[in-house]
Amino acid sequence: MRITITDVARESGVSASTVSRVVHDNPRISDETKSRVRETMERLGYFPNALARGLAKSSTGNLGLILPNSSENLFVNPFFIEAMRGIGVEAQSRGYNIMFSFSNNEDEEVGFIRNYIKSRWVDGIILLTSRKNDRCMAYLRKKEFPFVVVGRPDKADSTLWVDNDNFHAVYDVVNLLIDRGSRSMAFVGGPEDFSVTRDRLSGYKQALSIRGLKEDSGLIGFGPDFSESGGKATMQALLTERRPDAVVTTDDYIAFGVIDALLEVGLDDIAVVGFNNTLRGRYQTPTLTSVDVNPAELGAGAAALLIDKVTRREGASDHRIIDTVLIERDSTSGILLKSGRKKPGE
Amino acid sequence: MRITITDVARESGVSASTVSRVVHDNPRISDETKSRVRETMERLGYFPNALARGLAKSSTGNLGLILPNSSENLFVNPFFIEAMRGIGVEAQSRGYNIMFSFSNNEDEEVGFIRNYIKSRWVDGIILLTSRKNDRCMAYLRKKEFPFVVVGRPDKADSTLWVDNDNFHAVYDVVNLLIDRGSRSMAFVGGPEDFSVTRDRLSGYKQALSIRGLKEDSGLIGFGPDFSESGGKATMQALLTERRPDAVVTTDDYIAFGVIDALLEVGLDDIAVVGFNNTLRGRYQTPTLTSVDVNPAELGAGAAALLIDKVTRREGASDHRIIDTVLIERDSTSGILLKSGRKKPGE
DNA sequence: TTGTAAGCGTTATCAA
DNA sequence: TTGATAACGCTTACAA
Repeated sequence: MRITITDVARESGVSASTVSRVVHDNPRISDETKSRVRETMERLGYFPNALARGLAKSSTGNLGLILPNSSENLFVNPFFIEAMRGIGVEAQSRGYNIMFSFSNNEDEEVGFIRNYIKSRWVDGIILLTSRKNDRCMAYLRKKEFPFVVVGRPDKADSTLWVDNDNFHAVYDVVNLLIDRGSRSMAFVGGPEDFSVTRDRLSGYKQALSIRGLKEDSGLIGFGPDFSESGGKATMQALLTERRPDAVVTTDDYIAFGVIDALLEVGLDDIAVVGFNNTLRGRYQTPTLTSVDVNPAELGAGAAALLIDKVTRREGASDHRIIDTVLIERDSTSGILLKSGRKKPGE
Repeated sequence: MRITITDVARESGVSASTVSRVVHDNPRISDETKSRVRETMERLGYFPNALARGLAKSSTGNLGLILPNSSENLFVNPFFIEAMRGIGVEAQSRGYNIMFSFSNNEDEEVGFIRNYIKSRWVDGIILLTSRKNDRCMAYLRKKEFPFVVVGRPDKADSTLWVDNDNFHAVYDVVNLLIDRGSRSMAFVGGPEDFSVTRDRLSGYKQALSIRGLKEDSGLIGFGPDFSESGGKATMQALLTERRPDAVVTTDDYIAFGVIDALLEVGLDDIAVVGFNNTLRGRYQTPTLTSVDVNPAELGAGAAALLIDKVTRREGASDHRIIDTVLIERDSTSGILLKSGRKKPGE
């Protein structure tokens, strides 16, 4: 038989409400009673039933995690498991559970969200990608249900979000490449309607301008997605008109495609930079210089923000910026070599 | 205001219990009533409260997933995210939710399990690794709580499990290498007390014996873990006594270490085989031949078995074997080249 | 400082 | 075929 609050109450000669108050450490219960009740709880091995509690308080202590449509790329990318870990660890440390679901498309995502909300399983929802005109966000806003998104939303009013400073990350990369001798740098991004693409493009443009280099739209390209093939095609198109000495991309997979395109026309001394510090970038030849976006911190930040919100913490802020780290590897050593400097190690 | 079952009852002129029966499609409710109630539910946007339902039925429709102590290796390994996806998709398709937690050590794992069980959040638990004398399993058995483990448990009595046929997988690998000309094949495994290590070792021995090759304990080594450094050290020790022409390992990371050790002494034509088909193996040089253990299927199988169990399905079996796939790449082309055959592509 | 009692939204048992 | 009614286990006014 399971031990309920009533058992504890009877056994320690108080009412169920008193036991409930002891469990919540209500200050209006005498220390004497508290210790007596606690002793009984201990002895009986009492543990509150989360469902009953949730029903009574209409809040569960669970958060729902929506993983995006599983284009293969995503699961090959350590970003997601790392972000999940960050979310999980933060949630656990604050007594929250995480429920997750994998979806194949936006419809399914909305379906899961709907289900989470209406069945009352969760107190809040974490979205792991920020798209433009995201139907998930639209739905959540309509329902006025607490949620947080990883990636800056296009319409940020009162929306919780966590992101890197993408502008600055690229700004720094571009400056570094200029320091290393680049004079004709290309930018190959993912789809232009992702805020992450636009933010990174701004960093690129701003840095060029500050350093007195002319912006050249012929050196700027956007792929149809974040894939290798997309990156390759975009680079090939770009190469028909220009010969850059460096390429900044917005994703390692795009960078892999870019490198492919470069090698195919015999260009093996162009600096290339990716994003997300993928495992493949670490081991393929040449190893790829990449910006680590710190996915675990992004996840943890998202969970923290959302929990603050659903617990109505005072002074809870509405967003958080996570630092990036530039990891230099061989793919940016080409220019270095030409300018006579030492090739950096890993 | 939330719509409850009572609202629907009042609105359609029946009792709450009738509505409940309609929701569960109870055959003893007239079609006429059913359609009328359904219409009201639709109109009002009724959705059952999962907490209330769980409380009344004492079952939740949730499963708990325990991710093992996060030695870095694990998250670099696509195994886990793929297994999670398999679990998630299977669970979703059967109306179950998954809660997960990340733990740093066995104590924490047991703590999470305890919490899941006692708080009654979940109906069953999925363990993502099978260790010998696992305290999680011991605890779950003691509590008689439904669970399934990915990996064959050492004590299988009435325990649900899903695994590959590790014996056969290695048996096939060894046969292939012998066909390709190997006459002195080493085995480098992880810790010997993992059933996966022992099963794979048996496959190795059996295949050698069938093909008339002598088993040589000097060619067999076990690392302290599943890491690259462990694999390297083990191989180095082995190399002081023997010069194999092929090495079968039980993990890609072990294989990476083995290759390192081989290259350091100038051996670049030894065939090496790994397990888990990691991304790194696909892109490093040389690309690594590896056995894909099909983690998504392992996960899906685990979820299916557990759900069958908690729903008391008739004829539910207690284990499931998932096929492996051998993926040949460059690391097994050395012997091939020597024997004059064509080097296989990716 | 503590107890009583109503309520959270379902399901299940027993009657009708 | 349907309805009352009592659980399920906890929280929270409101009283005392």
